[in-house]
Amino acid sequence: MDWLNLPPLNSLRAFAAVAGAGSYAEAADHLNVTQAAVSQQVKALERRLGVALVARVGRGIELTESGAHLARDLEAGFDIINRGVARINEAAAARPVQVTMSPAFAVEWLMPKIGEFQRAHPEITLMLNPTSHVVDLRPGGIDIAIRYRDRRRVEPDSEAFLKTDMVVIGTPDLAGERTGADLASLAELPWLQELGTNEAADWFTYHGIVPKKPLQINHMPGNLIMPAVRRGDGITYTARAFFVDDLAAGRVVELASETLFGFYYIETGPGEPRTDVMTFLKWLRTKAEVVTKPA
Amino acid sequence: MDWLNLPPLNSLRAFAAVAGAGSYAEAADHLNVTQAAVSQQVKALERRLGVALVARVGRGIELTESGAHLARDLEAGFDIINRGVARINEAAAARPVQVTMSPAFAVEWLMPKIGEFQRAHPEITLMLNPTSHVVDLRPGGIDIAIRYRDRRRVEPDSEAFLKTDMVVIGTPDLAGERTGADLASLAELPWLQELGTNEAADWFTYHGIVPKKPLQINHMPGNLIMPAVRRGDGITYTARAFFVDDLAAGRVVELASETLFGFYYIETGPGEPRTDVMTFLKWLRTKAEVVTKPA
DNA sequence: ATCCATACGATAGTATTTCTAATGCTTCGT
DNA sequence: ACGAAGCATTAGAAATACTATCGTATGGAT
Repeated sequence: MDWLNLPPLNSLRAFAAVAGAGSYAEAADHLNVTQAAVSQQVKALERRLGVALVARVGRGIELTESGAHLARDLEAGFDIINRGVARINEAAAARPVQVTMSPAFAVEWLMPKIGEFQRAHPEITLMLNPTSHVVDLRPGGIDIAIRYRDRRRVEPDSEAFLKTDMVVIGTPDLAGERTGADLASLAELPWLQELGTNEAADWFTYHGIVPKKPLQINHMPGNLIMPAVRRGDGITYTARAFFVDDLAAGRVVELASETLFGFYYIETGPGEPRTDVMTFLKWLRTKAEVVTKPA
Repeated sequence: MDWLNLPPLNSLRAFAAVAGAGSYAEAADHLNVTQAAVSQQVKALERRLGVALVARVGRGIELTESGAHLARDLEAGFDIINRGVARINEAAAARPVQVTMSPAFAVEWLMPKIGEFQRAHPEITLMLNPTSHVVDLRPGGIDIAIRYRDRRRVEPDSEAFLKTDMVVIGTPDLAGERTGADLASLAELPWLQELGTNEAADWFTYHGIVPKKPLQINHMPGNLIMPAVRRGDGITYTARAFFVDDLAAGRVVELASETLFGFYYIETGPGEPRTDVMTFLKWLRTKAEVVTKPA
């Protein structure tokens, strides 16, 4: 615990690089800096130690005796440190790519497409974390979050990769002939809504409708809602993107629609993402789409 | 040689300190920085590695598994580096204090006083390098140079520790009754002068005297001049400080004098001098004096 | 011998990194 | 519930490192 008063570590590294390379110019190359920078670092180290480490000999350089000794120790030390860091990196590289998103998005949009990615990159393990919680993106934890925002709250510099109408849908059985513009009448139908959220009420409020009777809302875990809607258990408010096929086949009907109201975009943790994460991101972006009512 | 792409070394050190101390606050103490600085460094490292190293546990922290492993390696690595640096430092500390100065100054001024310093600091080895060459002050080489400047060339911010008249002196035998103002007549006496210099001629030039006959100059190594002057072999141009006693005793007489013309000052190499060097400098400054003609 | 290519040295200005100060948040003990 | 202890976050200041440029010394080629 007395290595706390070491000379500036960068100058030690610079000197070690010089010792290894045999010349300032080459060392500078390896360190991705200019020769002048290395020269200064070594000078600073010599000053700090009060000992000459490098001597000019003709056109090149040579280590002094002290310099040679120090270089040996530095090389050994940095090598050990490097091994430690390398181990961490290997472990990190093998770690699965962890993605969080809402349950609905996972089941209705991502899962149907994910097979393609896994076929293309069998070496990458994906771990999906479908939850409506907003999870922190920390190092060693979740790598990517796919977040929803409606267009009222879109942040100017965030690039959405899925823009979609938001719709209220239900089976034709349940909806009857309500497909028209009478939004208020939707308050009479049973709603399905994710536990702990309040989408239905918000939706009415947004449209300036005050239901005459209390809404009839069935709360359930997010992953159960979509099947329940298809079964005709109720109606819900969701992204058109999740029901394109069902709508086309007439299995569900659209009771209301807000054009390009929903934005899904990608958030990554701080810093440069790992290679695997980048690969997944790239793939994800190729799947970007805009979903709105067919002509 | 692949430890060149290590993460920022300072953040590695910060993390290692945290691992060793068990808390950010204490680590910060040891590193002589604020807790915030350490926190930032560790965060940066986690970001860089893409791995969580430290976890908050209640009010304190705990290392993750990765963190613990890395900490072990870092400690080992830094320890080796530290040992290397420590060896250099020990060697440097034991190195003698090396001082360069002119031969005349060494023999006439410093040597008579040096015993006192060595009695006071027997643990410090002094190495004097009396030469009229201007030696470079590099780390690992000369620590201190005592340089002469005449008052025409004194640098404004350099602090002289010895200011002295410059005089032309010789034995009474040799000089006869020439003590007066007739400087031109000094050209008839034999001069003693350091090899490779041109003091005598310069002196006449400075005083605007053009000798009628060529000067009679005897070149010799610097250390031999003063004894030769005392022996009556010739006259020379030198600092009054070197002959205060001889003048007082009448063993030599002053043939000409320039009041406070000579300045000796100290020059040290770049950077903070070593402890031993500082000790010597301090002592040297206590010997500072101004030497001029007694009233 | 002179010129040229190579490599290090010095320095001023700029860019980057690191640190501090101030403040906020969470947890735990009383 | 309150206050103390300890980590997190931020903007701005300070310190450090780097680049660009020029200068100097050396050794080989014409």
